[in-house]
Amino acid sequence: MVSIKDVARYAGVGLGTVSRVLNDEKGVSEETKENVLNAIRTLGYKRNSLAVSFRKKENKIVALLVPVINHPFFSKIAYFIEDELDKNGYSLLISSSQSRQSKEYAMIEKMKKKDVDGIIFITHYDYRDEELSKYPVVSVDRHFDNVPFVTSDNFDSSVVACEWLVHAGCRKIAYIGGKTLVESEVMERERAYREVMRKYSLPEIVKSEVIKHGEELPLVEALFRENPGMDGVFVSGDAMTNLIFMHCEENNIAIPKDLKVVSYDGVQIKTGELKDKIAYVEQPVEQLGREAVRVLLKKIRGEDVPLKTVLKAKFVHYDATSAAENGK
Amino acid sequence: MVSIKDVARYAGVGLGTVSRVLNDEKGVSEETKENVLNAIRTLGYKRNSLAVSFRKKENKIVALLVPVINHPFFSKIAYFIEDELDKNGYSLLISSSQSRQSKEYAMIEKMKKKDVDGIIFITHYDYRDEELSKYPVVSVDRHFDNVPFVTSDNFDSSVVACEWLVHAGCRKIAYIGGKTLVESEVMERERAYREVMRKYSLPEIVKSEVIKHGEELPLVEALFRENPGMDGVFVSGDAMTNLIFMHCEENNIAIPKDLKVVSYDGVQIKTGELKDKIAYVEQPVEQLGREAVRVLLKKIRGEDVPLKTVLKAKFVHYDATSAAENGK
DNA sequence: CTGAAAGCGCTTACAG
DNA sequence: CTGAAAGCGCTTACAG
Repeated sequence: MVSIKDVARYAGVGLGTVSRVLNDEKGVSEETKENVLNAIRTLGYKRNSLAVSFRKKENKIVALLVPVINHPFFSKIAYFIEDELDKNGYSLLISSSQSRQSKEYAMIEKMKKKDVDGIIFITHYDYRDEELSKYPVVSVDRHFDNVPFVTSDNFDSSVVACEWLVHAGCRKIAYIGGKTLVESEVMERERAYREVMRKYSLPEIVKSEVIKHGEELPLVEALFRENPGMDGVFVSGDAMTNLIFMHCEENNIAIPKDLKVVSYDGVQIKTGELKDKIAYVEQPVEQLGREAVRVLLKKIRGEDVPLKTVLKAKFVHYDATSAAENGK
Repeated sequence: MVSIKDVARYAGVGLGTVSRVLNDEKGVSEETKENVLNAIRTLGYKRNSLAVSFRKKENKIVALLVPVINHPFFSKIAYFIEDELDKNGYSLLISSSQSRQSKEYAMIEKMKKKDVDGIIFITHYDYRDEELSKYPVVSVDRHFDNVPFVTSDNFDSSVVACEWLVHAGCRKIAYIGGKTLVESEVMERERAYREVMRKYSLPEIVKSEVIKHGEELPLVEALFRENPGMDGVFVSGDAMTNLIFMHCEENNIAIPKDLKVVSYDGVQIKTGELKDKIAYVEQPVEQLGREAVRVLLKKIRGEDVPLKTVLKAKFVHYDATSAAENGK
């Protein structure tokens, strides 16, 4: 393999000069630069990035920590995160931590050792680590340990969604969603739900537990079993929404006639066949992903970043008035 | 940061000895080993993997190249690939190449430069590269350039699926699926379809074009527009199947009464609400992923690997007899 | 079984 | 603007 040494010899310059050209540093005369570039070309020199990483203590790799990559929201945001990183010369390492909790901790160790330059968390990370915020980490939709995070306006959007259910004529509205172990922006959805129910003096029916992705079914079944006559439901997450669709099909519950559904996510829903029959809060997934990357890269460069970045979500719904009529 | 040097000094041994202990090489007396281990512990030494990668020219990173990660089949197989790699001490880099074709080529360059130790392809890779098979690469469901690949038995399973449609009473059966640019095992599905149609003297209706993921809709619409009276369809890929469901809903085509659907993939279908109304070939996704990793790691270690690894797919269907009755 | 030394391919002060 | 040299933290023959 041809190294920087060979290039220097061929061009008749010092090692440092070649390095400077390679790194596009200023302070190299146009002439020698051309000379070096020419040597690089004729010799077919390829920079050894392993050596560069070693010296610079940076890998140009960012890790994404999700519970499971095999999930519509996570894989979609992963797509945009990777794209944004790629544009900035970084690669994306993905780790699904649900299979083994220790993977989160292991990844943090890797970051501290500079094996990865930074981490984007979309997990229920639960290790207390006061100094974590000093490292290049950013979190999506959850906040912990003073780590900067980006999120959609969970509370406000949820209020809109729940009010819509009320105006559509629902009187027995439930909330269902997975619970996170740490303070999470996702919990704002439940808080908004409760607030709206209280405002309209409607009963608060909450089905919310700490569960793993892929294990939502029992919760959904319990919801229906325990709440006959339920006419509206605010669902946190598409995975659960799809299970609700299944349940309704099997039990001849007509959507939206018997039950009105509002889903928070709208990632998978869009291509589903019930698209005109449910309403949903659509997360700005692409923006969330790209913004998370931007914040992280800033932190990697040592720049200041805001603790909280909030992006607007969009409420998508069918005609509430006719829905109310149908519902009666 | 405490280095191997500090450990050596503290333990009163040479650098090489510490290195040998770290790498668990034999030829170190139990006594000095304990001594070194103790020094490592008290000094809190952490191995600098960037330095190790640099010296050994291996990164313990494998790249996965998919068209888009945001797709049920790809993200599911990615999950298992990551899990299997993790078990073997490797991390997973994911790159969605559909956003920019050059990303595939760039990743191959990275592999050749040892930035990643190997690549798993699940793409329509189309760069001719005769010597690619000399590198640690493996492909899933596509074969090219003598690169080893793992796949499910596309042809046999598709024959079973198509015959089932015939026995269920369908007489105007179509095939629809994306076309790949290179020889792909996926194309075997179409070949099997054609063979079965010929066997039963049924018309061959094929809707197959080179399209991007996410752009399947026009193809689906054309299929229905051009083939009124179609009573059966063999679909390659769940993304398209879901679009067919949508179309049927919107146009009041009852599944399976008016149209019988068999989908090849069965990844997303399982949780859908039509689960008892369509049949599908279920790919052994987990095994495909894990096997791809095993083959790749063997190649990385320089061992011989088979060019082709075939795994059995499963045909899942409802009662074809009653289906035939309903269909008439 | 173990130590001293060379070297991997870069970057980075330091002089000039 | 540019070169010579030191050094990053390891691994790997080479001696012994």
